Amino acid sequence: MSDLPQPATARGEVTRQKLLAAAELEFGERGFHAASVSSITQRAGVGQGTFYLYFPSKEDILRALVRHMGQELRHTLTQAIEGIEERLELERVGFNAFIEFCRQHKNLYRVVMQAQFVDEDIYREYYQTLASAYAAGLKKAQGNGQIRQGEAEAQAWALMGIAHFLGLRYVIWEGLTPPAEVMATTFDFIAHGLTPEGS
Amino acid sequence: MSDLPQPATARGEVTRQKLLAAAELEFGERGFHAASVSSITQRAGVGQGTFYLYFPSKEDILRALVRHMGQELRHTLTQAIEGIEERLELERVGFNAFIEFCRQHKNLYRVVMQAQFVDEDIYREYYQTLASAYAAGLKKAQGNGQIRQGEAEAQAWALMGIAHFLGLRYVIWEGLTPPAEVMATTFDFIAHGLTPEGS
Amino acid sequence: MSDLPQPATARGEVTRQKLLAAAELEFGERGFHAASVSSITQRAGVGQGTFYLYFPSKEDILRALVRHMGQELRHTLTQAIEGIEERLELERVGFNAFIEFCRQHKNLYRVVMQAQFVDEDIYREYYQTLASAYAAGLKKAQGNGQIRQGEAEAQAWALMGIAHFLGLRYVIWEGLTPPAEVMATTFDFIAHGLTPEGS
Amino acid sequence: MSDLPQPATARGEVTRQKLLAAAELEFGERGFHAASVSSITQRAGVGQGTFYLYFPSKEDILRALVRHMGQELRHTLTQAIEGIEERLELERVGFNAFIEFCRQHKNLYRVVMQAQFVDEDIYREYYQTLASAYAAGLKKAQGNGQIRQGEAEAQAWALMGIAHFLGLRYVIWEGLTPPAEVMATTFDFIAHGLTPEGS
DNA sequence: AATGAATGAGACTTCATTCAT
DNA sequence: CATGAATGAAGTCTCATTCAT
Repeated sequence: MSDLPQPATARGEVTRQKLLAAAELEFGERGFHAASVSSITQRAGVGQGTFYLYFPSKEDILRALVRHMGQELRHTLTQAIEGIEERLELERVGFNAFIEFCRQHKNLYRVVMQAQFVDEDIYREYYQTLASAYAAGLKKAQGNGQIRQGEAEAQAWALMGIAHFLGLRYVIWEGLTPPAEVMATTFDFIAHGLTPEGS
Repeated sequence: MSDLPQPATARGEVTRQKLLAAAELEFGERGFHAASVSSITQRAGVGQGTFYLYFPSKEDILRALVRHMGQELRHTLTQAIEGIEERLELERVGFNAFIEFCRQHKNLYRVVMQAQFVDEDIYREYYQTLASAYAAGLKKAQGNGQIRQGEAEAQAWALMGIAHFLGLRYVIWEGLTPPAEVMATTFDFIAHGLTPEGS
Repeated sequence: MSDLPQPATARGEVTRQKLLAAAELEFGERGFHAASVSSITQRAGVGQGTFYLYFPSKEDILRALVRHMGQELRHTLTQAIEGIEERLELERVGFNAFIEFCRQHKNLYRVVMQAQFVDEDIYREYYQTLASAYAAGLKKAQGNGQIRQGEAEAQAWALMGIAHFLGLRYVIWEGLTPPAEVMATTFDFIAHGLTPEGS
Repeated sequence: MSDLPQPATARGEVTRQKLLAAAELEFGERGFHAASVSSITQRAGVGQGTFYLYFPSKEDILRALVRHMGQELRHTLTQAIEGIEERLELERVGFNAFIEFCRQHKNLYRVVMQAQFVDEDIYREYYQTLASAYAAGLKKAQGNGQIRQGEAEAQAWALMGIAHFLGLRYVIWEGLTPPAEVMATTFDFIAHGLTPEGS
C-alpha cells in the first residue's frame, strides 16, 4: 500500500533529522504518551502533516530513535576504546566515555525505557546488541588472560548494570560527572572484580 | 473533591487489595497508559466507579503500587539477610533473595519504570530508599574491615546495577533463575570486587 | 411502588429540614449541577442514603426548595404589609421587606434561577404566584383610585422587575442594603409612576 | 495545552460561527449542563473534535456566546435609539427594540442566566455593561432637565428590571409581543416615573 | 514536499441512585 | 430510621491520523 517513506532529497533528510531531534526532546521531557505528534512537529518547526511523510506512526519514530541512539552510543564507545590493548584500561576509558555520552544525551534513559512499552523487541535489541559486543570483547580478554575466567555474558551484564546505575544516579538525576571518589571506588571494584586470581 | 478516599471497613480493605493486585497485572502487562481503569476494575471484579472510592486517580494507584512493591522488596531482603554476619555471604543471600523476588513479581520492573513518567519522585524514592539502606550496611562492613574501603554509595549503586541487570536479562526476559555459571561468575566478580586488599 | 415519602415522626421532620437547609446552601453556592447529593448530605450531617428517604431525587429537593422559599417570601411580604391601607406606603414597606428577605436569603436568586433548567414549571409558578397576588392588590388599589388605572398585571411585573434588579445589583452582588439615595430615587420613580393623574 | 485556538482562515471562521449558533440553540433548549458538546457539534454539522479547535472548553463557548449576545443587544439598542433627542421617546423606542430583540433571540435569557453558574463574572459583566451605558444616558438627560433628578444608576437598574420582567412574561414565556394595553400601562408608568416634577 | 483543519475513537472521572446491613 | 459501599451510565476532552489544497 504505502511504502515505507525514505526521502532521498537532501531537504527531506534535514526535515527527518529535525523530527528525530524534536522527538528525542519531547519523549525525554514528557514521555512517549504525553508527547504528542503535534508537539514534536511544532518543536521541529514543520507542519503536523509533514510528520507522516517521514514516519508511518508515532511508534515508528520512537523505534527509529532508539535504534539511532543505540548506534550513536555504540559508535562513541567503539571510537573511545579503539586501539586500547589493556583490558582494564579499556574498561576505564569505556566507562568514562559512557558517562560523557549520558551527559550529552540526558534523554537517553527515558527514551529507551519508554520503548519497552511500545515495542519490547526494540528495547531488548538495544541492550542485547550492546551486551553481545561487550561480551565478545570480554571473552577475548579472558582468552588473553587479561581478566578472570567466567561467563562473559554475565560479566558484560554486570558491568553494564554498574555503568547504567551510576549514570542514572549521578549524571541523569544530578547532572554531574560522578565525583572522583565515586569513580575511584567504582574502578577499584571493577578492577578487582575482573583481575585474574594470580596477578 | 480532594478527600483522600479511605473506606476503613474490612470489606473495603479487601476491595482495595483486589484493585492493587489487578493494577499490578495490568500495568505490568500493558503498561500504564494502555492499562485502562476499566480493565483494572474488570480484572478486580468490581464496578468502574468503585475504583475511585479507593484511589483518587489512575496515577495514584500507580504511586501506591510502587510504594507497596518497594516495601515488599525491602521487607523480603531484610528478612533474608537477617542475622548474617559475614558480609560477602550476606551479599550472596541478598542477591539470591532479590532474584527470587523478581521471579515472583514479574511485573516489578515494568511497574517501577512506568512510574518515572507519571511521578519521577516516586520512581527515585524507590531506588534511593533501597540504596540508602544498602549503603548503610556497606559502610558498616567497611568499618569492620569486611570489605574494601571506599564510597559506600558508589558500591551500593554498582551492586544494585548488577542485580538489576542480571535480573532483567535472566529472570524478567527469560523467566529463568540465572544459570549456575552465571551466578558463579557474578559472585566471583562481586566477591573479588569487594574483598579488601590484604585478605 | 414507592409512595412519596412523608415521614410523620418529629425526628424525620428535623432531618428533612436539615436537608432542605443544606440544599439551599449547596445550590446557592455551587449551582444545581455542581452540588452533589453527597455534598448535601455531608453538610446536613446525615448518610448519603438518607437523602432518598425524604426526596425521590435531586430534582425533587430543588422543587421542594423553590416552593418552600416562595412560600416563605410570600408569607414575609404578607406579614409586612398587613393592615396597610395606603397603597404607596404599602409598596414602600413591601419593597423594603423584599430587600430584607434577600439579605437573609442570599441564595434565593440562584436557587430559583436554577429551577428553570430543572423544571420550567416550578420556576414560572414561583413568579406567577407572586405576580397574581401582586396584581390582585394593585387592581383593588386601582378600584379605590389610589393608583393609576391600567393593566394591573403589567404594573405588577414592572414592580417585580424593579425590586428584582435592585435586589440583584445591591443586595445579592454587593451584600448591601441599597444606599439611601438609591432607595429614594427608586421610590420617587415608583410613586410618580403609580400616582393617578389628578393627585 | 493552553494555546488559545484561533484558526484564522475563512473556512475556520465559518465553522466557528456554526458552533456558536448551535451552542445558542442547545444551551437555550437544554440548558448548559444538559447540552453536550457532542450535541452542539452534531447540530453544527462538524466532528466532535472540531469543537476544541475553536473553543478550549464547553465553558468557554458559553462565555463567548454571552459576550457575543451582549454585544449584539447593545448594538441593536444603540442603532435603534440613534439620533433621538427626546428622552422619553428614546425610552419607548429602546424598550420596543429590546422586546423585538427578545423575540428574535428566544434563548437570550436562558443563555445569560446559565452563565451565572459557569462564570459569575461574565454574567455580571453582561448586565453591568448594559447598566453603565444606560445610566450614562440617563445622567445626561437629567442634566438636560428631561427627566427627574436622582441616582441614575438606580433608574437604570429599575428600567432594566421592568424591561426584563415584561420580556420574560410576555415574549419569552408566551412568545408574544406584549399586548397594547400592557405596553401602554408600562409606558404610562415609566413616563410618569421619569417626568420631572414641574412638567 | 508541505500543510493544518478536520475527524472520531477512546479514556478518565463524576455522581445520582440502590440496597444490604 | 439510617447508613455508605457499590454501581454504571454519561460526558468532556485529547490526540494520532487523514486528506484536500
